[in-house]
Amino acid sequence: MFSIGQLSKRTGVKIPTIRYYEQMGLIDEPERSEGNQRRYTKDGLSRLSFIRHSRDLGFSVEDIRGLLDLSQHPEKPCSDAHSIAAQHLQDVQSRIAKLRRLERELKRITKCDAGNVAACAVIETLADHGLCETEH
Amino acid sequence: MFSIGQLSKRTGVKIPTIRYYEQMGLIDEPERSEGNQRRYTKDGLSRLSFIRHSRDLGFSVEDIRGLLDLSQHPEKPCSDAHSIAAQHLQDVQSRIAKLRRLERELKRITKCDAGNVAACAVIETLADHGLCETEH
DNA sequence: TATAATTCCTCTAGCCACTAGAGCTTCAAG
DNA sequence: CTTGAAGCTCTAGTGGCTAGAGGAATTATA
Repeated sequence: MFSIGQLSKRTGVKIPTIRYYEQMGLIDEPERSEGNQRRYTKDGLSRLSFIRHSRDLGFSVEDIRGLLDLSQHPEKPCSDAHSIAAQHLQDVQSRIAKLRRLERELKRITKCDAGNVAACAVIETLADHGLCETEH
Repeated sequence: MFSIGQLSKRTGVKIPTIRYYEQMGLIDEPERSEGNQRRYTKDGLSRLSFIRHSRDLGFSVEDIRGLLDLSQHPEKPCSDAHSIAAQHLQDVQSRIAKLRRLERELKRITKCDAGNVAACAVIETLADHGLCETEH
């Protein structure tokens, strides 16, 4: 049996976040001590680790809900899990693409070495979209 | 003089967002019509365009506050604007780096073509961080 | 000019995934 | 038995909007 603090240390999930996940229904309400403190089992630990790892990989809480549900039903088709992950991969890739466009534009405008704001490319570019090289 | 709707169309900023910016102090409170509706000038238009463009480039509202302030003081050193933009560029780059790590991991795990969840690499990997190739 | 359609107003609440803090209770070590 | 750490619940705040209610003003059409 682990206290919430021990669970937190073992999984790297902060205590208020654990309680938040419980509220959101991602983890079951654990048993309580006589004094009403949460007491977790190994099952609770591995479920929370799963969640932690999924969050690290950027899955949303809703996605995780689905993935957890799948993990409880080993006979279901793998394609369900696959499509959640593939969709997420697409999201990540489109975010990367967008950020790379930003990066290019920011690199360009930060090259400016004017003396004061009056001639500064940063300010000028922001004031006038027409000065941009690419769309964003 | 523009109504808020006209301003919205010309800048591409949604109406509630314009009112939100006003509340946040990014744009001045405009004059009002007799019937209490907002009436904007060309100055209001260009200030909002500046904000829109800065948001498109991913600057935070706080950054924009600083950039707007600089743009009103053309005699200030360009380096102030430069450092806001350079810091933002760094943020963007580190976000890209992080997303690329995610992308690699997600690509790897979505390659799985098992039949059911019991053998699915997606679920397996989420349950056990040890199966990951890289840190994240 | 009357009416209908559209736009605008303020205010409150919701989104995501937490995080912080107040004020209190319980637990574990010495 | 005391003390200090750790736990409890509850509320509110973060960023950057977005949605909706309920009403007033403006504009377009008949």
